[in-house]
Amino acid sequence: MVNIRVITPDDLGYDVGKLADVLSKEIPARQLLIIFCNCSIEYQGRSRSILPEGDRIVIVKTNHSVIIHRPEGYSPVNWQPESTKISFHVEERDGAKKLLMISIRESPREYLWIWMSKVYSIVIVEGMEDRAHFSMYVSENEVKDILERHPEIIEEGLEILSREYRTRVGIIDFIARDRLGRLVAIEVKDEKASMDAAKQLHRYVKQLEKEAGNVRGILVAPSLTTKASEYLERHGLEKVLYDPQKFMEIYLNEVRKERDQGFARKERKLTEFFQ
Amino acid sequence: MVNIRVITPDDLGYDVGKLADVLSKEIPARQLLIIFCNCSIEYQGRSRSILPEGDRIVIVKTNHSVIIHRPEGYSPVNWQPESTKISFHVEERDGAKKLLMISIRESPREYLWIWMSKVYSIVIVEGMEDRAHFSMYVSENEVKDILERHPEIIEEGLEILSREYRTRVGIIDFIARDRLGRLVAIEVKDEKASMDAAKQLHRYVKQLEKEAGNVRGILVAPSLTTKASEYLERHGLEKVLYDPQKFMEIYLNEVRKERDQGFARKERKLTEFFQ
DNA sequence: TGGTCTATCTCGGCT
DNA sequence: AGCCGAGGTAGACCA
Ligand SMILES: [Mg+2]
Ligand SMILES: [Mg+2]
Repeated sequence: MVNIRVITPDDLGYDVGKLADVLSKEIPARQLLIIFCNCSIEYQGRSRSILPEGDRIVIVKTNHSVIIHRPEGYSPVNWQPESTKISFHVEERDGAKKLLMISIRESPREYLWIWMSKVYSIVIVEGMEDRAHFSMYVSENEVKDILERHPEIIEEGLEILSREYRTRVGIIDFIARDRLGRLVAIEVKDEKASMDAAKQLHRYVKQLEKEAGNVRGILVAPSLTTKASEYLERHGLEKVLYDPQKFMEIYLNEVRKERDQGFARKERKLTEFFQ
Repeated sequence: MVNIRVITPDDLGYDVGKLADVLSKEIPARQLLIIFCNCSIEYQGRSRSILPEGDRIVIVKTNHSVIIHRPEGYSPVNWQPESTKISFHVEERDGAKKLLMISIRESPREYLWIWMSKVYSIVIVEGMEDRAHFSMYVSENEVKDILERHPEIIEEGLEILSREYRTRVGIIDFIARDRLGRLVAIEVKDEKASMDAAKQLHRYVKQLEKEAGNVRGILVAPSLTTKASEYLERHGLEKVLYDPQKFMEIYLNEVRKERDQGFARKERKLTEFFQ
């Protein structure tokens, strides 16, 4: 569960050393860190930049990338895409004790120095969980909605018998029958299909063949890795490629429109191929 | 002064409607907003993306740009560079009341929908101030440090008499004497010089000429706008261009190194040209 | 690791 | 509002 801790400098008696200690402890824990502060910044690496004092927000993400935002603008004013080393120090500068955060990145070797003259607040976010799959243009479910309405995209004369059919070896995206009456297992992906997808399809085909003679297998995806493509060929499996951008248009202009208008999804019954 | 307010849902009795109200109020105030939440996101515009539920951080900056971060990775998963319209709503979705944030951008027309199923915390940052000037490669002060050591970069035989000389019309970056004994006013910029810079230099020259006969004026900058260049020409003023990247190298390899080694800056006395 | 190409690139400058 | 070029582009893909 997400737990958010807010630390203000008066919690620590405005002691810069204590602040550095608290922050240093969070670094190995790989928690997300947000520091609201007044700071000056210097960056040096592929280029160099200098930014005198101002109010900023420093974000340290769990992979130790660093993002510094000024109040205005969309882009961060300074950043570090993935720094291996982050450290906090107390340093005298311009006659005042400052909290110095250093972020060093290898390859290319780049340095980021943040001298904080005032720390307004620190937010530590623990336990964030985000395993969701990000889809561009269309999600796998949306692709399935399209294919259910337009099985001819996969192959002329194809009839969908079942969607998301549960078996002991996993959920088969579609079971269909081709125009020659043969059973077809279909695995759908919303991104480049890897070996995993090809093996998954193979598993489904073998499972169905236990009960229903010869079964075809089709992998539907925007593209395939070379290995996946070779695997399919080797095992007599097939592939159908689609253009995600075109699918997006079909989804927005047709499938979603109809669903929003209360169009009932045609329920298809699974003809019992296996008792 | 920076004031940070932290609101947790139990402050509002977990009332989604109240949350929407509180957030809606902050939008016209153009304050920086950070929402820690579990949400699903859809984006549609130049492209389209779909992201199911997960823990994320939604940042609304003062210019109403929107940045959404997952715990991992450097780049935001979804964003809106500068949205004109941000609104909060309560919407039923998947059988639950959700806080829906919509961000709409014109030109190109783009939409961002954030359905928040849980709001862990909201941080409102008021009164951030950041007027600092961001410099690439070298700051104006660093350029001055270099020129003070190497006046020959501007012109052979030039002798610096004064740095940051205060007058009634402003601070003159350098006053120098050329090899023919003429007085020179020098204005330094760390970025493309505009009309403002050209007029500034002209003002200084006219001011000095009140007391010391004919005075030259030189604008030192990486580049100039066409208008600035024409203005200089029209008023008999001069320009010297420099390569910021080369200046950066000089600064790092020489000027800063010497300063860090406790090299005392040579104090130059201003020969009294004007009583 | 290095080179090349893409991107909801963003951003600034100019027409 | 569109077009063009630069960027600490970052990130993905490929050799
Ligand atoms: Mg699938
Ligand atoms: Mg100046």
